[in-house]
Amino acid sequence: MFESLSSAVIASVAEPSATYSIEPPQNRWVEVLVDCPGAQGFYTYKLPIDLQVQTGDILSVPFGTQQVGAIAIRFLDALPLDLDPKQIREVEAIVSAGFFPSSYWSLLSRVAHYYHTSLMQVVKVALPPGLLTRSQRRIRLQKQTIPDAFLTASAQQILDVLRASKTGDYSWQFVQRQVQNANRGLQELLKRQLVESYLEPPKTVRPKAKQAVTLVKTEFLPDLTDRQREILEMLKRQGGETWLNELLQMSHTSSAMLKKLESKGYVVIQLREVLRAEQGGTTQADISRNLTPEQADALAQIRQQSEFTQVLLHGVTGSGKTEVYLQAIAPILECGQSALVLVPEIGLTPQLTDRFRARFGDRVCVYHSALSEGERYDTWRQMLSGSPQVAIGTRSAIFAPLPHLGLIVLDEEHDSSFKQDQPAPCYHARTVAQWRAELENCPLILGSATPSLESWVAAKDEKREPHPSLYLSLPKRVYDRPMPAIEIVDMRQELRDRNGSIFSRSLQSALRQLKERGQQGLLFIHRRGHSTFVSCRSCGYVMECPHCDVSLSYHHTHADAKPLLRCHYCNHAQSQPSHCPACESPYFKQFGSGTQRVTEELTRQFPDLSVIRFDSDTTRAKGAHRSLLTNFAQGGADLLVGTQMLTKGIDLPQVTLVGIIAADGLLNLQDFRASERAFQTLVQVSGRAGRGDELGRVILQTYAPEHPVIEAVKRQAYEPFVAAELEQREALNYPPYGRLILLRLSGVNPVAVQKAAERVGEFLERSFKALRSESQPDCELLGPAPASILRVARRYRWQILLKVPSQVETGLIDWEALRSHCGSTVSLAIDIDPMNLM
DNA sequence: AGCACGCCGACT
DNA sequence: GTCGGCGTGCTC
Repeated sequence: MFESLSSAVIASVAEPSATYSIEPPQNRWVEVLVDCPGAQGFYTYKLPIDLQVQTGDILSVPFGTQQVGAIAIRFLDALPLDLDPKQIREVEAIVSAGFFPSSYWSLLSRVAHYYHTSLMQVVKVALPPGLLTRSQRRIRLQKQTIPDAFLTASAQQILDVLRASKTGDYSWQFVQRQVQNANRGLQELLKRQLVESYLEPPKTVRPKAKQAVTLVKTEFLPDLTDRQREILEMLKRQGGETWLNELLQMSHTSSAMLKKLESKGYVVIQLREVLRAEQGGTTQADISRNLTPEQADALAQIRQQSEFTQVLLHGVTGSGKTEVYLQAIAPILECGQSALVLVPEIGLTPQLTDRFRARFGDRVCVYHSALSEGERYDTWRQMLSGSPQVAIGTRSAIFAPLPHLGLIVLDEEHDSSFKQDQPAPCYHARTVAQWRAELENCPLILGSATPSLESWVAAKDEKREPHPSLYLSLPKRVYDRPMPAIEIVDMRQELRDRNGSIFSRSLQSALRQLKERGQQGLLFIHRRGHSTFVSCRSCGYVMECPHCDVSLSYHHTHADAKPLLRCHYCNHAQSQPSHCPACESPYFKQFGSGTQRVTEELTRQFPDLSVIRFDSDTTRAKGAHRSLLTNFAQGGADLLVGTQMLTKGIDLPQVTLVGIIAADGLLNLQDFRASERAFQTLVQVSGRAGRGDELGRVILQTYAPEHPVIEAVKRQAYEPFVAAELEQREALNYPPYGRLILLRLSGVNPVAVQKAAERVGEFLERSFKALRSESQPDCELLGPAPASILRVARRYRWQILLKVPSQVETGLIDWEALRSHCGSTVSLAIDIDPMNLM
């Protein structure tokens, strides 16, 4: 049974520090976890005498025909009886030693168990990429000039492919994609010795080393030439030490010259490890700011916590949550511990990282998936070092290997990007953070202006077991700044009054005033997928993605670039035809109000206003977020026009006006969390206004002003909104009262996927019946149903939603048996506590 | 993931 | 009869 298997795994790895420190001199075998899908459980390997392996080390082992990554779990004194000694192979090499802090295994096992994935998959999201590597089969041309004898078509094609490259060397995987029936052709070529096939050993990420030159003799004796003396003086001015390549460049000399100086005993040249860490912009040092009474009170309560407590810091936009984090972290560092800060998307929050760097200097490291492999590797090692530091990162940074954690902060905890929904494990960083804080026995701060209902309920539950929770509120902005006034504009009325523009009269006049008063504004547009489709005005034909059941979105980055149609689901791109493919009509244009259309409309109606577009098109390049924001902050434009990105972490005091073009797209999504999300987004965007000395103003345009979400946003009334929302959730057994599990099935064959979904559905009905007879509370099955977008990237998708009362032990369901109902052509993703039901 | 093995349909 | 498709199962 699955349950017993997974608990065995947990039991075997849950004793971390004990096994970690034990030297294994007499243990001659090691059990490892192998990085190979479908290879569950442990595999036993012989340890070479000269290899000092410790548990937790990352290894390279032979597995089948290849070399794969593996992790040493435990040592054995004797071989299990059921293993034939002849089968046992030797560990090839240690790839990396000591990469896991001691408390780690229990955390990873808990994640694997809760999210129903293998431990190896969890290890892979936790570790920096590139450490678990496998060998690669490659083929290359033999150098001989025998003319080709008769060859089959596939063999000939392989030769052609290889000869087309300079090196005559390709990965076998690549060749297989290029040539039909490649296997047969390869056999033929190997037999005739026209090509050879070899395994390339795994290449792993290593510390980067660089030559450094160090001055070791400060007294310059007469045995030096003038030129040599000059170079030494230069080195001295650099503080007696610099990189070899920099010194060469500075002094226009050769490495032979430096070798000479080394032989004379003046300098030492040695390899030194360099950190490929991302460097922040130059920032001025920052000191603690004065706190409002509310901030001071919250800080005092946080500082009292020395053990695991879940703290909800509910502070309105502009109430100074970041300052509370900073001052909560400072004493943690002072006593030699580290802190972990999670943010939704690091690219969007350069301001936050800058502020941390300004306060804590180089004790801050940033970890997220946009870093290169090398940067992630180095940052990981730096975190492992154990020196007190602050790690700031996105979702996966919850696995940052900080050994002495004193505090975890999740900023904007309501944000859905903390939930991973693509590859397993579909974990929520907030949930993992709770476990981690519990294991490290340190406080966890969840910060938000619009807390998720989950965190709200947890914080308000004073009897929460087994650990206390704490609710802290910052109801006012800093410096007594008022909350912005929110004006709701009924766009139906605008139309009745003959205003056909996308800007209401109110917004128009506000935009006009902007320039006069020398202030800045934000325009928020909710745009996702279909709102910028391209269609024919004669016959109504809509351009759709050839691989997915969605319309293509229109993208136009620069005025001189060719417009592009792109699929937001599979990233397929194509150029826009000039005529309708269905009826040849030339009236074939884009529809909807994307950022771009709004920008165009702005320049038409307000030629004086300068605009910066801030969306996925204009921020694609590395560092584009930062440069666009900096430009705007320095007054480079009057208006920033953008999508969701505007809601996150933008703190610009000059912004007085926030315009929300159409809130309606947010309100009408088919998801039980639609209202919660719409409320959060609208409150967050509104909160960008009036963060400086000038009063802020928000103009919210909608076609449904009477919608409860709009009403709640207008009154900035979080609590009544949440109370009403919770009532509905409770009645329907939705989170935070009941748990959800989403099963997503997909495959290339639509019939196979549907059949599999039906089989899984029937299996679950039977399982639920069995649970009921064990007097467990009732579970509910919704579906199977086709996903709202049936086809994505040529795969058909069906889904099944399970509503499970929180007391039900989901381990009682046989998930492995469930998986077996899918067959080999249909893949199944188990999403525990899904955030995205589409 | 690869790579065997083994079982069926379309050909010399 | 064999060649060549790809479903199934194993790798310490």
